[in-house]
Amino acid sequence: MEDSIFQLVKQHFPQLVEKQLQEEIAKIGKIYFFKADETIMDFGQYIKLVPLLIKGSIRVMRENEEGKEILLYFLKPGESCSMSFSCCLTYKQSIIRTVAEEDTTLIGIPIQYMDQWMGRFPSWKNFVMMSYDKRMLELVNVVESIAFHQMDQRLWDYLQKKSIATQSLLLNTTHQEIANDLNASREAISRLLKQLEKMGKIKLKRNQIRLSDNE
DNA sequence: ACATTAAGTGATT
DNA sequence: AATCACTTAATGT
Repeated sequence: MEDSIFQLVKQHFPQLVEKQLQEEIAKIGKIYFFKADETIMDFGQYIKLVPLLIKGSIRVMRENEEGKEILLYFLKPGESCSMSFSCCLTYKQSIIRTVAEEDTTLIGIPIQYMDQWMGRFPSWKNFVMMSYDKRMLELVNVVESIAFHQMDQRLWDYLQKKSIATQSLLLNTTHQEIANDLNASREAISRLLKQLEKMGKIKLKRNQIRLSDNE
């Protein structure tokens, strides 16, 4: 078990170079499996683990006062959750919900190790900083997208992101789900999807959207 | 065959 | 672009 975690870390997180760090992750970390659509972390929960994603993908979302959710971004293998870093520094409750997009595997590290590892392992510190940086950029893009882009662009972005996150050109989803993620109405999504289909960018079936392989 | 759920349409604001 | 009020199509029992 320890051995396999050790291998997984080397494989998916090659930037964590210190041998000792790899060993500690293998010793301390535990592997967790989540089924598709399983909630990993919900609003208000206290974060006790930092996840290192090995397989699958995770959707990170935010809920507003009326209970409407909006998708912020996807997490993919080789990534971690920046929100968990900040939450564990301050011991705050989670302000986001994370749900497994598909069957997902991750290594969970108890948060009490974050601090000491930051000091002891430069590559860990770097990893955390890089994660922050990446997510910050991502979120700026999300804000821009919501503030300035029209729905058709947001929808196209969404399809691309989802395709990348799931490593597949075939998306199993409904128009309603997409509408929820983008905080739009189902009818609007249906209409825009059909435009995209007319342009030859996608192919629609019930519960399925197939992206064309060309750009 | 029937019921349920996803998707399409047109009108209204 | 949202909402409503349908209609039509696909699928499960």
